[in-house]
Amino acid sequence: MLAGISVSCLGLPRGSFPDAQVSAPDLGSLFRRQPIEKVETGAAVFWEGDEATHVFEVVEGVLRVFKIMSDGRRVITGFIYPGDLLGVSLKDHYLYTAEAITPAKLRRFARSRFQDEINRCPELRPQLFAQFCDEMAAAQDQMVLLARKSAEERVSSFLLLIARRRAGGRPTSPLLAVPMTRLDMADYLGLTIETVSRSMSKLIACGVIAPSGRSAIIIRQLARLARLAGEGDGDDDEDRPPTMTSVRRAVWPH
Amino acid sequence: MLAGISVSCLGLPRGSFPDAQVSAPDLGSLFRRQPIEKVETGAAVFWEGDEATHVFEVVEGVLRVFKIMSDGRRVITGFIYPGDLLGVSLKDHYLYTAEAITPAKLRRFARSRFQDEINRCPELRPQLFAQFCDEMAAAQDQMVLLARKSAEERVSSFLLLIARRRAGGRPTSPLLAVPMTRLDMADYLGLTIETVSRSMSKLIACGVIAPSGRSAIIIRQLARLARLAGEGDGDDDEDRPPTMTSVRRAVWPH
DNA sequence: CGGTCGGTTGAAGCGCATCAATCCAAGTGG
DNA sequence: CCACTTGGATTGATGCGCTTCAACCGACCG
Repeated sequence: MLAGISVSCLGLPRGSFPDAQVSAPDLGSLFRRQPIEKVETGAAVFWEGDEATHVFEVVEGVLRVFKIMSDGRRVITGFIYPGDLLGVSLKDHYLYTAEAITPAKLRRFARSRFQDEINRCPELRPQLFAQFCDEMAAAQDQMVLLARKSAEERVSSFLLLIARRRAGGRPTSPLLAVPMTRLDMADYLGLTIETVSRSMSKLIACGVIAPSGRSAIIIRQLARLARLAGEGDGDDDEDRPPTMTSVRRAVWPH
Repeated sequence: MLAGISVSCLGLPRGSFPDAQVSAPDLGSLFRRQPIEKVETGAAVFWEGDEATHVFEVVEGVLRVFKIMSDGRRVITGFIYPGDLLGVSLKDHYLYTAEAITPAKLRRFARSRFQDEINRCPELRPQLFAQFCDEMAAAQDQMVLLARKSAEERVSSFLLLIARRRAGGRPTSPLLAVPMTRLDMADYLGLTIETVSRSMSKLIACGVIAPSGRSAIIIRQLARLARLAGEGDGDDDEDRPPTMTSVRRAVWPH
């Protein structure tokens, strides 16, 4: 049994609090002096079972993180966006494989040095804790999705998730990049590509979304999408900033 | 959107490392001076959305931790055993409801005090991190189960999980207490009670397990159960201590 | 231009959900 | 003590949602 943990936050960009003083040391700044490494589409950053030697920060691009059962069944446990950390763990082997689904740029940090920094700087720890908690909350939402949601609810939930994760999460343009293939979506949602495709077609047919080029969509009816996603008691109120009620507050009150 | 995180370890009893010096402060010892509170079967310790005021340590009994969708669908995200922590989070509201499924005993600790202790004692932090990582690893295994395993694989995986979690995880008696109802199992495994029941009947029929009283079973063929659970490349070798290859080592090498 | 890859769409089948009847053990009250 | 109730579990019959299998399409590329 192998080990390794990613700390991918839910999409709230670190280092950009409304009240951030520029020089406050944050997790991102740890990496700032590291050289940027490029990873091309489809290439792996590390494999499940590899010795966990480094922690990574994603600077650009999107990665998938997945586990594979012995008979080949694949489960994508998450997608990693710019600003997220990858490979943070106390275990000595990575728990999963990480592959780029777009050309990506990363910074690398030796695990031991990363841990030293965390131990040295008390103000970094709350941020790390916060990311763990966000990641755990996301994992639990995913369990709800996988255990009880229908195919259409899953696809709707997924579109909402990546829409809200879009850097900054602000309610800008309804144009949404969807860099992952149907197979990626299927393996993330516990479905087949055909079912994902059919669900997308249905969402398009009823006007909730519209295709825009090969790997982007336009969300035409956000509130309706949220209702289709199984987010109950959603009084229909178009374009309320997506759950800005719980923006990420104090972060472990120190 | 609500928040709250449990840190339930995978069943490795804290405070009992092979090389533990008795007085080393560990997470469990924090609670040792707190009075024990009893919770009767079915009673909740806290509800999803409650203000997260306390952290709990389970001393005795088993709890379920779950989320409910707006239309009533329930998903149990985990079961909490003695030695596990409950309610650890940086968020200010609990992410889920916690209910006793057997008579239980808990110790309570104010969240702010808990955080103070964590910040004060550097040797507690690695333990907390380790629990987060174990919890995250368990969540990922659960995602694999929910996304890709068949009903029979799910039930087999579940039995293996609680068998391995049994305090100490040592390969003692094959008698396994199953304190949860079929409904609990179903809501944990993303199935219905009927399907759980049928899968159990099938496991009994083919001799892998045997019923023992109303809420316990005997595991007759552990290796075969593991194979049925979808744990690939399992060469059949009865009663190897269950995955003792990765027992939980150094815990954040400091 | 054929070849490949990702996506869409249709038809058929299967695994699990649903509906329903029955059973069993453990109360509970007359 | 025994009828009656109640909650959990089992088992069967039926139906549906998703998978599976298969054909086809469009974009991209050597």
